[in-house]
Amino acid sequence: MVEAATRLIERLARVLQNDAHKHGLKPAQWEALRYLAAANRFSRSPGALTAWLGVTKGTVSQTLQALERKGLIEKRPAPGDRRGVRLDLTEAGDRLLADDPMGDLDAAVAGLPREAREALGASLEAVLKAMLARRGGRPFGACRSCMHFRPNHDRGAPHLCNLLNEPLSVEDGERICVEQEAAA
Amino acid sequence: MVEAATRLIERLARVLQNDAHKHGLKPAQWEALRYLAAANRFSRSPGALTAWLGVTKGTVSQTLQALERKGLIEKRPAPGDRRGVRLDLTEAGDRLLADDPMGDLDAAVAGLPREAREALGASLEAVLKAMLARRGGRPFGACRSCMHFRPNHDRGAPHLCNLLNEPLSVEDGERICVEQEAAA
DNA sequence: TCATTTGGTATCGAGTCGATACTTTACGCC
DNA sequence: GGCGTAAAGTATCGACTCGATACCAAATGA
Repeated sequence: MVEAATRLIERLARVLQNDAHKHGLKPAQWEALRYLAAANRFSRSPGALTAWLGVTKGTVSQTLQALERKGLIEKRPAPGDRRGVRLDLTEAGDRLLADDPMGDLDAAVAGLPREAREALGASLEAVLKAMLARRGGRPFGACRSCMHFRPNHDRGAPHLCNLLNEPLSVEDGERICVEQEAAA
Repeated sequence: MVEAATRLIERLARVLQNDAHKHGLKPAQWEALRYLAAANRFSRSPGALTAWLGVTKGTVSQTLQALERKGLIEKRPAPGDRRGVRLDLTEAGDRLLADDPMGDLDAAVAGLPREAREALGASLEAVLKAMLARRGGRPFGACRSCMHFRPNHDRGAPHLCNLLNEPLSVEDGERICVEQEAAA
């Protein structure tokens, strides 16, 4: 037999994918847009997006071309590596995200009582971690919760990334990072 | 700000979709296969699958053609309606389902403590119900929990469907039904 | 009986996705 | 410095999804 929760997750995933056709975008395009809005500057690259989505880089390249054609993102050379590309949302991309179809899910989740919401988060985190471990995917947590994060570093910038040796703003600390490695 | 659980569901959905490329099938094909394995005989039609997946009937028609080409399902005329098609898994389809990539999710869910698992199910059910209500999707519950379900009817068959006036086996009662309408 | 609804299929265009091949740049090691 | 290899992206192919539209045949019903 199959766990009831398993079936529910499966069905919910399908419903979500159906909703993700708003405004003429595809599910994968919405996911890319959301990622770019939430990732820090070291992680707004095709490569990082590839790892986040878990698809091949060829696929990501095409999705990014589609988003660029629609004027929702911009590509520019990455500072410090002439092979790389730095991705940024345009104004239009930012505006479109206000109508993210995922907002409906968020509203539904917000409708749960507080303890249920917290328990849901904890259980989902455990399940996701197990799934990622099984396949060797990166966790992609917030910069702030990373072992390379040095808070209150106080040398011109609030914080510091000890891996890349880069200054971090307070806002940076909240963003998603490809390099994130859970603190001990 | 966005609920933590919302981000987790979003990510989990993506991971699941990535896993669903096993054995050369596509995510949609696995979903169709699973549905056909779990649906009762009144619900194993292209139309019911269309409602379940929430896509257009043209899309479903193509997915079913792909599954038929691969020898995983069979189409036969529906009894009682010469327009309709009755879908059934073949032996090969049944065997393939034993290696359902969704099994990994189920294992992860099964790894949770019992209360967490139950709380997870309850919360997800509430969220899913809210999402379906917003868009007018069918609930698709188990036959047994339907307002048309008449248990222990004892006229040659264990139970009865009062809507279609059809006898139901014990096993039928556990299966998914398109017509399901939650009991009062 | 005849219009309408219902169950499915056919076809088109845009996009996803894995696979493979390719280009350019970076990097490690003598 | 030079060379081989790794890494970041792009290009292209084929199978498939998906919405949209058009279509056909059987059921329904006024």
